[in-house]
Amino acid sequence: MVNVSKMLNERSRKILCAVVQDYINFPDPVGSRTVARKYSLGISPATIRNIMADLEEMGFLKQPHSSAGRIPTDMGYRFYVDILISESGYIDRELIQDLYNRLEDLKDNIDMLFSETTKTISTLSHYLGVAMSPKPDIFTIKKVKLFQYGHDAVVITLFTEKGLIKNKLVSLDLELSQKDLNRIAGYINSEFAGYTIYEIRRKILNEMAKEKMMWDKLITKAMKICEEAFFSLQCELFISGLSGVLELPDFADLQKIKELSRAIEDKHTIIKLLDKLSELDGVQIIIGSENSIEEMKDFSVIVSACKDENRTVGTVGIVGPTRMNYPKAISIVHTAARFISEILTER
Amino acid sequence: MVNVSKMLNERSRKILCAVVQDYINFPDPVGSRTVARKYSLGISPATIRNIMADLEEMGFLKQPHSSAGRIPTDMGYRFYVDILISESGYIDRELIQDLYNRLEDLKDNIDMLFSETTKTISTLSHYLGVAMSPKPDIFTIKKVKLFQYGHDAVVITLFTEKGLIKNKLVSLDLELSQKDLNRIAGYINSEFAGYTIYEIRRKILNEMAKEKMMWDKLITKAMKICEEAFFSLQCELFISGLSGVLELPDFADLQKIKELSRAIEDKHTIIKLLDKLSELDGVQIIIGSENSIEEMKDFSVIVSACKDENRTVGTVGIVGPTRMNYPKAISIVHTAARFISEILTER
DNA sequence: CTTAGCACTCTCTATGGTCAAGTGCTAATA
DNA sequence: TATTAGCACTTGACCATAGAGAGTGCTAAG
Repeated sequence: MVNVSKMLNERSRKILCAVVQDYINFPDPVGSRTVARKYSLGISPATIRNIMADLEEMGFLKQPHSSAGRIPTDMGYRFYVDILISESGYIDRELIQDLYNRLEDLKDNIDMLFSETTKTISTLSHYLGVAMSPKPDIFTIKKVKLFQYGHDAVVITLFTEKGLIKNKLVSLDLELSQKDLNRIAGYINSEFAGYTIYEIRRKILNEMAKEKMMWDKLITKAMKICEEAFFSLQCELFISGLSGVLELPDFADLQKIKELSRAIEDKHTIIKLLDKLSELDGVQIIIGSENSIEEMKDFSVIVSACKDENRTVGTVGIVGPTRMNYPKAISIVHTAARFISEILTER
Repeated sequence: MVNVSKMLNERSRKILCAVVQDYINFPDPVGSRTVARKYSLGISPATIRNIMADLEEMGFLKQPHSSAGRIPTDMGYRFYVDILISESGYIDRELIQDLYNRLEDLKDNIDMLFSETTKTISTLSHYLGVAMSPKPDIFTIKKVKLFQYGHDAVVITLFTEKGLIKNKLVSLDLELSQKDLNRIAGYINSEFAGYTIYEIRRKILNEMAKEKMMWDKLITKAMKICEEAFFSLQCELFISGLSGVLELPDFADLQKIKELSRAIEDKHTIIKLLDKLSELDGVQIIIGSENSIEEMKDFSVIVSACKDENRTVGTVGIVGPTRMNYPKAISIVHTAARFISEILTER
């Protein structure tokens, strides 16, 4: 983050923020007269015009056409947001409380924690709510159980520390008695309990490479079963609130809507984006063209990972137009992430 | 279905179908001249005009404005579709083959059968693909397993005949040893194996009412566990292809898009709709205002249940504008439903 | 009953004029 | 020197008008 005070003096900064704020509240280009009238800065429209021209030259503002007011560029929003979070007095306590009350109800229903949080976020913000359940990779295995299924398949049931349970049907090319299966399960439990799935997969690969020849058949089978079962575990992505977003004036034209719907339909790309952002701490903000995803260059994304100690146990966020109520969106994402972190840490 | 030949003579019918077909191909009102030129019926535009006026009076056609060509009403589409399916020579073998090839790849991955089918349907039809997994209710229980989880919770694992496996964590207000759990599981298996979850729930409720007092504690617990586990099983709804649909000229105006997005966001309503339609055999077609859901009165829905004998094992469908390529859409839905039926019957 | 001919209706597009908002520039001012 | 008032200028939004094009309904003739 650049030291902004070096770039702009106090007055310019105030005017820039006034323009951004006004534009966020009312989706029309902001003129010098409006700034002078609404934001008592004690200077005339003419002076403001001069400064706004400077701000435009520096790339913070732009004009839709030569006789309109100014609107912020992505860089202008960025400046505004950086100031915002450095001030940190922007949090709306009432909003947070409201959000917390709504989320409170989800505590018992961990299955639907992410899907319902997504809905809550979207209704409260009027933007798109997104959430991603954690990759099961990061969970610690408590134990596994194995059962015969039919004559050539095995069901592996994974119990994790955090109360997540997963089944996986694995087809084998040979028959194993339930007794064999119990022995295999015993072996897996003794070796792997207490490790995360991610660690286990590493271990398996290592072992396989190291002492390939020395295993007995049973262990080979155990490894195969684990590898198949663990490999297929996926995270889930939830997106909610499209119809609400379409009511915003920012989506009055068809092109924007198409872009957005293309963007959210390509879930794989979004998962990758959220994944990358989840590695960082705190609320991440990506404004318009800062986004590397082509379809999202007209939108802003606010994301926060949910952390249990330093493991990511989920991701929540908001997607909306660049003309977004950033203070509100940031507060919501921050709060929801903290809430989910708490829920998933308690147990 | 009314006997259409009573209502319209051969020539009127041909003209009506010509208008519908032409409008489906090119989204502009169809004039008498166009019909005369493209569809060699051997009559002049003037005659066609007269007949079209009659068809309008009968409610099959309408004019966007008094000097435009005609477009079909929902009733017009209905007439066309009824004729279509009575002729049944409308099926595009090549399309079906293509679809079958694409679906073929999904055979191994039953987890993603419905989600992937939805995508395939939408890319092929250019409309919205929808699919609903069966309510787990209808599956036959093979066996259940119970495990302690922590000190006051139980994991129940359901194995069904069709290879569906479900876990459910049930919190209890008392502690049970694994030995107790095994006894309970044994009881459940002996009583319920071979029944569908739906039947079991009925049985439980009956039993509870009948001989409330006579049970020992263990059985009461068994009932409680089953009831909790079985109650929460839900079907899943998949929808795909929104961004593709937005490219259609029918969605050039914002209002339609909003309606559609509201409609598909209210998953509960759609599930109810599909559920109702799944009771019927064969491909169901709902055209515009025939739909009881307010938000969907501007769209058409083509749905078919996937059946295994007479149980519904899933539902697939297409949602699109009333100006839909019905032959194509019907063929796709019909084929996809048959495919899924086959997959889920085999095992 | 069918058809040719024609007047009529309606949308669509282009055109031009006015209005309001807001700018940039210049000259006056503190 | 920095600020401000004043003013000419630009531009999009809005509206009315006019002409072209498409298609109709009606009438009269075949």
